[in-house]
Amino acid sequence: MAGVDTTLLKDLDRRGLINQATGDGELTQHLAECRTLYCGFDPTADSLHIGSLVPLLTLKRFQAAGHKPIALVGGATGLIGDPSFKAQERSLNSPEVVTGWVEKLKRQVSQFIDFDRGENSALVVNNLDWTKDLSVLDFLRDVGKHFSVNNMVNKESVKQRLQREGEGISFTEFAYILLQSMDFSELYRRHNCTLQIGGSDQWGNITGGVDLTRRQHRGKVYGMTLPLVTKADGSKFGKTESGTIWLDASRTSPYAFYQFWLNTADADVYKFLRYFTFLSVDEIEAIEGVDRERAGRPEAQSILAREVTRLVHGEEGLAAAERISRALFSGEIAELSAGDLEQLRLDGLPSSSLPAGFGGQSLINLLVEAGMAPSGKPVKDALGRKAVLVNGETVGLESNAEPQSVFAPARALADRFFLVRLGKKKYHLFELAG
RNA sequence: GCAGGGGUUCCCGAGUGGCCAAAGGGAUCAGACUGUAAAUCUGACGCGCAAGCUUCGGUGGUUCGAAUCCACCCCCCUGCACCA
Repeated sequence: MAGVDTTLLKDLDRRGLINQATGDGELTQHLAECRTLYCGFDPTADSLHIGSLVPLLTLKRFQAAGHKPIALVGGATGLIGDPSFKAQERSLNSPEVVTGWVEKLKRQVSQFIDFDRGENSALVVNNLDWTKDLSVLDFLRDVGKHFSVNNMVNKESVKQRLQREGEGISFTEFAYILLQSMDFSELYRRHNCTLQIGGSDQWGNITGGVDLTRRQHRGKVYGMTLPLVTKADGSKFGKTESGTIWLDASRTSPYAFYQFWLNTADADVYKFLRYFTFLSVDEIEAIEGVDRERAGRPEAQSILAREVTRLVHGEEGLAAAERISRALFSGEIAELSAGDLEQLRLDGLPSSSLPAGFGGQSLINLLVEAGMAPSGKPVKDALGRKAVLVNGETVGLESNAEPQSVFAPARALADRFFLVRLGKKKYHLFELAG
């Protein structure tokens, strides 16, 4: 077997990836040999978003260091809803829907870990397997008995819900921690899994599992949490104007994904390189040093975008994202060939065809319908400020009523394409029908 | 069930009869400046190109006029009671 890399924890620490850990430093020693660890992902949608990337990549880091990772998809916990640090009770999703999401997440999660690695091959499990046939009475007697409500009430993760005026918590969500704790205990029993990792909001759930495993099996297991990803300006990580950044290419195109990382603030980018890439800390520090010497634009963002896009969408996804970015932001729009434009569309640049009778609609309307803006107001504003470009030429508010002349075949690229830019970064490719 | 508090535009949160499409802050979008940054400044921010139209938990009412008053209903929170 391959040896275990004993410097793993040290590296994680240098990356700032260790938020909290149980066991007073015993973990280093524990990880001196090949161990099994797990991290859970609850199906709250049909795809994970980049918030899950840190734990996912950390599983990968453990595997690379010689440990055996288990990705748990929460078919059971997803039916309940984790209350941890949530301000409001969540509405329940139907079992059919959750089942569908579980399947998708299993596949998605599998991209990141290696299933053919001998002793430390990865595993994907579903906690519904050991909960679906469990009777309430068995659950209450075997699991519930080990939990003190007094203790649970004091958890920071539910305090808000317990104390805050205007919100409450149902028994269902309150009991969530029992299910997750059971997972750890069960994985210990089945696979000798001795470490659980998760986001910092999972600390309460993880220690719950550590305690339960000890009480049920007298097993000594460990927990570790990863930091919550924060941005220096205080805004929420992982959101843009167009919403969440998903890992699924059909929800967030590789191009949009790449652009997201490219737009990382200077104040965050080196931290993100540590969190989200497999570049060594030394390499990252070197990049930081070079950027500091340089006047103007740093290199770090493009390295980050390239590395993370490759991890999530592969070489092809990265190539597509870079191709589009280069074409759009180089300013050489007029030089794009029909083939280039066709490629951009295949690469995931938002596009649509102009309906036959588009002349009857206002330009504002056409752009809104294409999804470039949620309503006409911002488009009108942009038109008024000369912030709308069609094939590189400014279009003003006076053209609003004459979409035919704006989208006249004579002005099309390659006879049928119109590349519309709204503001600095939003692009849409229109194609004349027929 | 009883008592008290509350449900306002994406979020927080003002507004208790006309001056309200509704203060203020946040988020977001656009412009200037830049590096497809940050900070700052400017504009927008229910829908509509516009005239205008539709909103303040729901339904009905009072009124020339209601987010604001009344009635009933729904939902949330807190306490008490019931279950014991």
